Amino acid sequence: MTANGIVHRTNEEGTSGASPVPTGRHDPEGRRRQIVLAAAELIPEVGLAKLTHRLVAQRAGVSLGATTRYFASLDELRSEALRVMAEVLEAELAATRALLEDEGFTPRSLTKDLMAFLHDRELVRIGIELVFAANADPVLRPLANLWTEGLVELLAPALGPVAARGAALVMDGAAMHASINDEPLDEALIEQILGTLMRSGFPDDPPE
Amino acid sequence: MTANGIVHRTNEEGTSGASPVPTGRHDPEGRRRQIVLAAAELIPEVGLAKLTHRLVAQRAGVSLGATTRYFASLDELRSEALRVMAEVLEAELAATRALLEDEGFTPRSLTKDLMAFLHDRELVRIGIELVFAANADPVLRPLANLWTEGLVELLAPALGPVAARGAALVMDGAAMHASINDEPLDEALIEQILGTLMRSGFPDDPPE
DNA sequence: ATCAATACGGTACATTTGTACCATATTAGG
DNA sequence: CCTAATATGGTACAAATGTACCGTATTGAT
Repeated sequence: MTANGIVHRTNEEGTSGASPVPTGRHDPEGRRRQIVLAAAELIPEVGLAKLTHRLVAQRAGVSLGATTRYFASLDELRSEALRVMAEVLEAELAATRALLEDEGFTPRSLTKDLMAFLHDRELVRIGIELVFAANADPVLRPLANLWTEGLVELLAPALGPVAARGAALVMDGAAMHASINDEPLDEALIEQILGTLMRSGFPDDPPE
Repeated sequence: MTANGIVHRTNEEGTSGASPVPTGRHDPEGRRRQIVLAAAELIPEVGLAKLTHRLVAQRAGVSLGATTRYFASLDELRSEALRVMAEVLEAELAATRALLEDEGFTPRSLTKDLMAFLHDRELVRIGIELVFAANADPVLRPLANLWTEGLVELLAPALGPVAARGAALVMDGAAMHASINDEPLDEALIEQILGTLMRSGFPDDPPE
């Protein structure tokens, strides 16, 4: 579910449409964004370690110089790309919220949503690469924490803080597993685990 | 608990004692191992991306040439270092097994052991870096899976497959969290979560 | 239409890094 | 004690990469 993939733009002169700059040339803002999007698309593919100016330039369809003028350093370009990636996860989180509010906070609905997430290689890689980045640079920790903490906040009102954290941890673990295995964990298995956590009545868990 | 830290050797001429080669020179086997250990010590510190021949040579107290002669490529050196790191985790797993068999498979004992793990920055980093490596190179996937799968195998006989997998996922998630936060999650919280999973009687879970 | 301002593309350079090499030091055997 | 074999350490080189620069093309204003 949820059409993702950062952006999916053509390689030639992306900004088409009714923008103030028609041809695509001389559009600093759009060009900068174009480069960031290329980087955000590339990181889940090749990993943070192999992200270079030249690779980004090639993917974005711009010259090497363009990738250096708009960003003080490669670190800055990386950071902005990671921010875009985090936004993708936040959008996914919003979709999850909508689905749960529609279908209810049941093990079935949560599992179904998680499985869709786990089957999307790019989304899983986005989450993992964010954790990598946060390990290499503590400044990026908030970005990496967005997904998990957002999940806890989403689930806590319905499940209570303990079950919410437990479910979030399980989902994180399942994502990590999916990132280093060809197939995600079995759906029925995950549903049983999440079901156990969600149905538990913790002493300090608010009933609703 | 468990004195870890890869090896903790001095920088000057590590191999002391009653080995066949007293001074430390002309000892290819020991020298090779010395280099691998330095790399295994370095990876959790600086991350896989910043591991270079020169950095390893400096830490091991050997020349640059030594790091290239004993390993066909940097990849090979990295792989062997990762294998050592995986062995450290396996040793930790064995310690966990011993503790659980002694104290029983209770939420309390499992949580206590997990908290000790989470408070050990190096151990946590080892686990995370192994996952990084497996993401970059599928050949290394088995190494990264050792910890989680070993945990499942350890817990399954006592808890059944579902609870075992659930607990392992929670522990993985907690490790990921610890790697990008100053403090691990609250101990009481984790114990409640693990307790819920461990006390659940799943329909298909063997009673013992 | 002309021109100043600015974005652009390609090149160049310094640094880092993986890898190969060679002279020297050290060891073991005769 | 002498010598051949081998380990060692420092150097050298090629490729990759981050970054700076410069001439050119494009744009909007006059």
